[in-house]
Amino acid sequence: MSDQLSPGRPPLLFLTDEELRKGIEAMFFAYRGFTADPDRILDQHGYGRAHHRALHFIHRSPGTTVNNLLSILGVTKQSLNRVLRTLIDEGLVEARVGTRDKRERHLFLTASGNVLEQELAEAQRTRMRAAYREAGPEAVRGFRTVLEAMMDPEMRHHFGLLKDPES
Amino acid sequence: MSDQLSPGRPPLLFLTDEELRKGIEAMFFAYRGFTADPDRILDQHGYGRAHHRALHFIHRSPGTTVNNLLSILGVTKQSLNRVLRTLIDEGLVEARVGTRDKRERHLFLTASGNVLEQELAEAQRTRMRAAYREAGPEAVRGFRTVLEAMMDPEMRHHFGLLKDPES
DNA sequence: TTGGATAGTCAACAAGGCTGACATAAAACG
DNA sequence: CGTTTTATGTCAGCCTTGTTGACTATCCAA
Repeated sequence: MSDQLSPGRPPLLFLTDEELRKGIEAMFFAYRGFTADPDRILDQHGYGRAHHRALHFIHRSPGTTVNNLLSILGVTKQSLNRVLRTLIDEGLVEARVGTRDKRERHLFLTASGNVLEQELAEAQRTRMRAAYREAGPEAVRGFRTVLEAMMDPEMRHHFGLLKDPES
Repeated sequence: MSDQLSPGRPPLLFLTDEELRKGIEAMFFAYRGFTADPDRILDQHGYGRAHHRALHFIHRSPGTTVNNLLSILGVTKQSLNRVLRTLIDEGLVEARVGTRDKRERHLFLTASGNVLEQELAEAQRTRMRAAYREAGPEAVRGFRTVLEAMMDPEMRHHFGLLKDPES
């Protein structure tokens, strides 16, 4: 469909449809590995991936608002609310009414929320660490570079640059 | 939890928890981008990601059996069957009863199945191509190296080495 | 030839997406 | 001050795609 061989210029063999197909499948299989370990832990606790995502980003940005989380996760408020509700009801997350703007809820992990988040994060880090170590620092730089180029621009904005808690 | 600074040896700064966290979030955001374009197309046709995966791997290995597809996709046969059923009923996939073993169904894309598969694949390749081009060949090598190291060993086996059709 | 393994199908349930409608409270604005 | 907008929550209902369990058809080996 779109292989290109530009005469005179470098052949760009890494852009052939076949190479792209391998990249696509690599993403698919790797993502499965990436989520496999947390999935097992979540299952034991009766949670799902959606809970993991919420715990992760609340841990990363304590005090973040529901709206902020929504735009990071890219789901509807109804969908997030269901997950957040169980996490709050079961005491893993605390939602404090904003002091400046009382419409907002600022989200924090409780002690037990932190325990689970750490368990999940450490499982995921362990796999990532093994992969990084095996691949080496140069490959890791390339990995990050390609991933960032693959994000939607809006997500690239969220990446590494999150809104902070209540001032 | 596990940052390491080994005195005398290189500092391994790419293995700090903070670097690992960035890698984890990069995977999350990039995977969203990776699936965004096909998702839009699938939506127009009334299909989901599961249909895309089936079309992709049947395209890649024409004549593959349901069982083979099962082990690649890592879902239950009941889950795959539902998706396969709609694709067969709507004429995108053909299932031929095996000649040697009549229990087996060998799967092929029909003409219209091929059309949709190509549309999906081209959309995904376009994003991947842009990311590859932006990142450059060396980064792409690193990307692939880390992804392969992140897969479960069994998936690494499926990757680049698929079973063939009915001999 | 029969019993166990293998391939696939059907039914029913659960998680977690989605839309739409609606409620409330607070902020912002004219 | 009154109106509008914003932030959040909730109810109801739908869809996709995962799951388990039960079942049928076929093959193969004892």
